[in-house]
Amino acid sequence: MGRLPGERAGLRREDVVAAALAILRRDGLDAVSMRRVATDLGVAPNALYSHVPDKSALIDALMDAVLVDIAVPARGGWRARVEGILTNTRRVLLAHPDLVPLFLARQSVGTNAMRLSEAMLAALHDGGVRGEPAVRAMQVLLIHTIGATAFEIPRRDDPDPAGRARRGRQAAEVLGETHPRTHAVAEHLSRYAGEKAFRTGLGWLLDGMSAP
Amino acid sequence: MGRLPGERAGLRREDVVAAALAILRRDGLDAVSMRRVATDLGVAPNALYSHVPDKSALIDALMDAVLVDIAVPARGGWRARVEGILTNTRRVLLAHPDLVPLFLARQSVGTNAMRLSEAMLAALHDGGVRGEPAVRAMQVLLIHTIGATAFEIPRRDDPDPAGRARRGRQAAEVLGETHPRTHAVAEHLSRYAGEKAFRTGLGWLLDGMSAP
DNA sequence: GCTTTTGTTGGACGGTGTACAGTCTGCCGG
DNA sequence: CCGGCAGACTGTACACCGTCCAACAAAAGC
Repeated sequence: MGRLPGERAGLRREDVVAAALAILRRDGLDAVSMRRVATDLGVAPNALYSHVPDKSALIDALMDAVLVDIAVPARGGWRARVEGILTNTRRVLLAHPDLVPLFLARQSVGTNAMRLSEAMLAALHDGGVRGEPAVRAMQVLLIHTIGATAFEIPRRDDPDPAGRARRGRQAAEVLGETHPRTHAVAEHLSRYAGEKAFRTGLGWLLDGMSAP
Repeated sequence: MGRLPGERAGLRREDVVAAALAILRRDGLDAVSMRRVATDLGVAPNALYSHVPDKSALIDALMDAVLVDIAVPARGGWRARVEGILTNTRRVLLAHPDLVPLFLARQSVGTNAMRLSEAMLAALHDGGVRGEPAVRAMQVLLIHTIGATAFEIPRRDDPDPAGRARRGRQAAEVLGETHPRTHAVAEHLSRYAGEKAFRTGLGWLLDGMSAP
C-alpha cells in the first residue's frame, strides 16, 4: 500500500459496499473476498474492519444494496401492483444470480427490503387482505418468487443444458445405484424450468389468497 | 497418519459420504471440510480425491443422502399423498438446516430426488394433472416447500428472536438511512414465519392446480 | 511371475477470514 | 493554540481451506 501506517484513505462504509458490489457484478460472489475488496480500494485488508464488523455483515449490506433497483408500480389494481413488484424482484434477482440463495438462507431486513415489504402490504391491503393474513400472504409470495428465481438459475460450473442430467448420473453412481428414469426426469426439469413456473405459481397463489 | 505411503485404508465412496454426513449432523455444514472428513476417517486429505472428484460432488452426494429419510405415503387420495410427501420433505429438511438453501441453489438430481419426483408425478397423475402441467406443478410445489423451509430456519449466528430486528437496524445503518418501521416489520416476519405459511401456501397451490 | 492400475502419503501452493499490536491523523476540550 | 484521544490504517501472523504433484506400495490383471 502506498500509505504509511496511520495515514487515512478516507473510506466510508458506503465505499466498501460499493466496491464489493462492483466485484460481485464483474466476477461473481466467490470473487468477493475481504482481500479483493481491500485491494480494489487501495487499502490493507484489515482496514475494512473499521467500517464493517464482519464479512457476513458486508454480504448483508450487499444484498440490501441490490434491492434498490426494484421499482414498485405506483398505479394499477392491487393484483397488478403485487405482480409488478414480484416481477421486478425476479428481474433484479436474475441479474445477481449468486445472491439469490442467500436471500432465502439469511432473510434480508435492510432498508430496501422494508420498503418493498411496505409497498406489498399496502397493495394487499387494497385487495382486502389485511393484518396477520397479509403478512402470511406476503411471506408466501416472497418464498415463491425467490424460490422460483433460485430454481431457474443454472449452476455456474456446468452451464450446458446436458449438465444437469450428467450430474444426475454422477450422483446416482456415487450413491451406488442407477435409476433408469434419472436422465429423463432431469431433462424434464431443465426443459420446463423458468419463467412459466413463476407465473403459474404466482397466479395460483394470488387466486388462493383473494378467494372467499 | 499411522499408515505408510501406498498402504490402503479400504475406503469406499459410501464411507466418505457417511463421514461427511456425520460431521454435518454434529457440527454443521461449515465444519464439513475435506480435511475434517479425512481426519475423521483416519486418512490424509488427498485420499478423498480417489473416491470423490471434488468437494462440490461430495456435497451433491450429501444432499441426496439426506433425502433417503423422506417417506412417500402409499395410500390415500392423491392430494393427501402429495401433502404427505411434502410434509415429510419439510420435516427432513428442517433436520438439516444448512443444506436447505443448497437444494434451491443446486438442483438435486440424485437417486432419491428422482424417487420422490416419480412418486409425486404419480400422485399428480391420479389427480388428473399430467404431462407438462404435472412437471410444472411439481416444480412449483417443490419451490414452495423448500423455500418455505429455508425461510423458517433461523440464522446460526444469532439464534435469539431479537437478532433479526437487530440485523435490520445494522443493515439500515450501513445503507446510511433509517426507517421507522424496520423494527416492526422484522418482528412481524419472525413471529409469523413457519409452518403456517407452509400449510397456507400449499393449500392455495393445490387448489389452483386442481381447478378447472 | 510380471505389469499395470489404483489407493494413499508427504509436501506444497495459493488462497481465505480475522486477531494483535503498533503508528499516524483529525478532531475536540481547554 | 495546544494536548490528548478516538479511531483509521498498516504490517505481521495464525489457523484454516481446496487441491495439485510426485513417490510408493498394495491389489488386480494377464
